[in-house]
Amino acid sequence: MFTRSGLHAIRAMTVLARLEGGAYGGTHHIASSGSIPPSYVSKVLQALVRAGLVESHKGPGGGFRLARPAERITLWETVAPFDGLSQRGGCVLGLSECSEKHPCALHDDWKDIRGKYLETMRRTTLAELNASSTNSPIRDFLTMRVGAE
Amino acid sequence: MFTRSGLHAIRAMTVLARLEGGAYGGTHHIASSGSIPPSYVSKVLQALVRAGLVESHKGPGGGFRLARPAERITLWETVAPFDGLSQRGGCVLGLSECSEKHPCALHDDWKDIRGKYLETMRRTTLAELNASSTNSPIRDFLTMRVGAE
DNA sequence: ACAATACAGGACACGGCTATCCAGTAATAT
DNA sequence: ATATTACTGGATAGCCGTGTCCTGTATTGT
Repeated sequence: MFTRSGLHAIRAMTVLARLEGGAYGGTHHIASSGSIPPSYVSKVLQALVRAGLVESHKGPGGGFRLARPAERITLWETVAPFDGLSQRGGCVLGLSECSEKHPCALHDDWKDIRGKYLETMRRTTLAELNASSTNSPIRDFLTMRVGAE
Repeated sequence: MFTRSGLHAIRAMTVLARLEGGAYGGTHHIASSGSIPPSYVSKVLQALVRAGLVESHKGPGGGFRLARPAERITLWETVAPFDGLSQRGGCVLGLSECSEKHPCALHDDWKDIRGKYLETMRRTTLAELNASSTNSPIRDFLTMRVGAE
């Protein structure tokens, strides 16, 4: 459902969410803690900076940190810069003419499915992702390669 | 949500579903009636043949026809050969360790969303897609280019 | 047999996502 | 000032999905 970059972004953001006191995390730390390809992590973070979710700082002691508290950053915002395709609305069947008054055969079913998806994405915050207990899979997720899926 | 090939497959199958008396439809007819790139339609149909949903016949008067009545072919089966990625199960976050006993933070929400999606895909048949009234968008869908989306 | 029809399938081009690598630039500490 | 640290951004390569084109092969009708 998510692109690889989207998953990388979630991992990177949860890593940053665990930093305390406005400290910056460098690309090396984010890559290893989040199991993101080291030479790709900067691309992901640059996109998150452009999206206004992350602040960057150059020089020694610099790196990246969340632009807002983890409680106020949603999953939706995190994957938005990467999942442009799957996130845009419109008819499931690609019908430009499909609307409430002119519904396609799947319109109502899809409206329901998409609504639930959006609701979950917009409700879940980075803080909630990190709140899982130490032994839960979400903890493993943070230190797992994406490849397996 | 669907890949382009998946949409092409739905279009092609609804065209075939409108043929009567076990007649074969050729690639030219399917391409123009379904607004599928003429030189790509054979690829889509070959995949549907391999999936056992469509029968092919060579020579004059040959072409393609549904292997089963349209009432017994689901949307799920139709897009399955093309949407391998989005259709596979597993954790949304790519967690191999995620399970009922070890749920990730999104496990229950995702189970709900995916369940609704699967239910719709497995319930809706080609016959239902074609059953829409003449003026409904689903009619336009059959003669519309995919590009716009 | 022969010619025409029409699917089967391989070769190839193109674009986007993923990923790698390297030069440039800003900030820190000495 | 200078060297070091570390983000910024461009160039590049591989893969996959999409799409085009061409040859081969099976079927039909004469």
